[in-house]
Amino acid sequence: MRVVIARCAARYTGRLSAHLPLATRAIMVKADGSVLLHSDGGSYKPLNWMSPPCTLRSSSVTEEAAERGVTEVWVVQHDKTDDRLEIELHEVLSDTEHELGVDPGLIKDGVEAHLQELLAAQITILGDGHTLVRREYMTAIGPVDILAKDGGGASVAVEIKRRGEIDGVEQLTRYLELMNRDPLLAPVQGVFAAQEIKPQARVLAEDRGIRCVLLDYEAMKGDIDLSDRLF
Amino acid sequence: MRVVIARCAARYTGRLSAHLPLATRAIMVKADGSVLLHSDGGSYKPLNWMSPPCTLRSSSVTEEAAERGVTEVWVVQHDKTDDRLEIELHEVLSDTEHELGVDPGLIKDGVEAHLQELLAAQITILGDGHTLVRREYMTAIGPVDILAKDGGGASVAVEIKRRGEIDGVEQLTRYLELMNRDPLLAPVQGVFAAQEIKPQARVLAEDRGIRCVLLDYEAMKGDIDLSDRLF
DNA sequence: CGCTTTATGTCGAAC
DNA sequence: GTTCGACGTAAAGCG
Repeated sequence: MRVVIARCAARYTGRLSAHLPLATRAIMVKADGSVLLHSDGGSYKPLNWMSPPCTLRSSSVTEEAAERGVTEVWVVQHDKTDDRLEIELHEVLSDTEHELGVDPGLIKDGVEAHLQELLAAQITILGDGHTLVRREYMTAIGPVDILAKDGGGASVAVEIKRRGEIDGVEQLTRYLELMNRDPLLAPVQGVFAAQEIKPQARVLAEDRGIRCVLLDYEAMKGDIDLSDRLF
Repeated sequence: MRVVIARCAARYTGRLSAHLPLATRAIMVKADGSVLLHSDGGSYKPLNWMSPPCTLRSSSVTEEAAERGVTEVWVVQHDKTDDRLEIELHEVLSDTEHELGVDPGLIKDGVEAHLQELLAAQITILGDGHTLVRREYMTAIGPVDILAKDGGGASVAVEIKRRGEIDGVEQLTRYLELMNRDPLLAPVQGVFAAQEIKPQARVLAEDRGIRCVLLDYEAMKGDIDLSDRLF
């Protein structure tokens, strides 16, 4: 990875045309040739960039550009599309390069999938007598996270989120509406299960007769680890 | 902006829990306190990050951590949520800081809105005798980019894209279907206008009786500049 | 300030 | 390879 701190201007053409006026920025050139132009604020999104696969070439500085103070021109051309990023370097304040090697990448621990797995394995969290029918129960509009039956044999549809917000309740509502039209399933009780449920989401869910269940991820994981150890 | 190249591991908790195993990475600390952890590949998105407003604190290294080779621990805590990023530094290979100043930011030239503006101002690009009815003509399912009338007074609905692909044709098709049910508008002719039209999109559009018009952005802009100069 | 729509979205998984 | 939906979506526009 090469990191250049420089006064620079840039121009991008591709899905849109845009330009960056002259200012001091951090330019990151990754091993795969991709380029990121960062300012000293804002979000994780660069001001301008080129995604791989792409090729960086140093282009000649025209006389006109040299007069404007340009010392170097980089052209980053995407290999498959006509996206192109041109960077005019006016003054390089720092230019360093480091060997980083391959990154093992981010490992997500608490995703919905894992919560689903844990809840499926401990379905009685929903209440005594509950039994799992199946995970990812398919409906015409998508899969319901968990389909279960309560102690009395009635269907229970569970929507799982890490953070329970209104859109999760809406999603479950759509599933319930559809499933309750199926005489083999109806009546279907809705359960909104999450590690954290926003007050607005809770109000909406309960207003619609959907039960809210808070999931304790650490406790659930601990129980599984414990049962693993017992077997 | 501070750029640190270091062997490090990280852990994020917030909307999800995730961790990064030990590896060499580039750590960017921006003036507003936000932190980006970049690997030497992938896209502009960091492996892990903390968005502003947030605060970076150096935390004490526990004895246990020191034994694992940790020399420094950074805790980046979001100021408004419970999002938190912890970075364990094992070996700092480089640590530099530069004053970048405020960035003027990216200026976009060729967005769809601008194309719409230009086409509205030069509506005869669609053909002699065409007149503009209005931009952003509202329908029940959303706004049509441009509604015009042709030389014979028949309605023309225009969908504008920078790059014309199939989903744009689908979008226009939905509008046309709806508008053709309105006796005050029908019959409505569809025009798919874009700087670039993908072959598949062109075939689909023409199969549905939708006319394709290529827009020359530079020429359109030039004409406006020219007319500006004349007035 | 909260809500909606857009994005050079990116990313991963199913088909 | 393409399409689809989720995302720590983020960011801009608007009432």
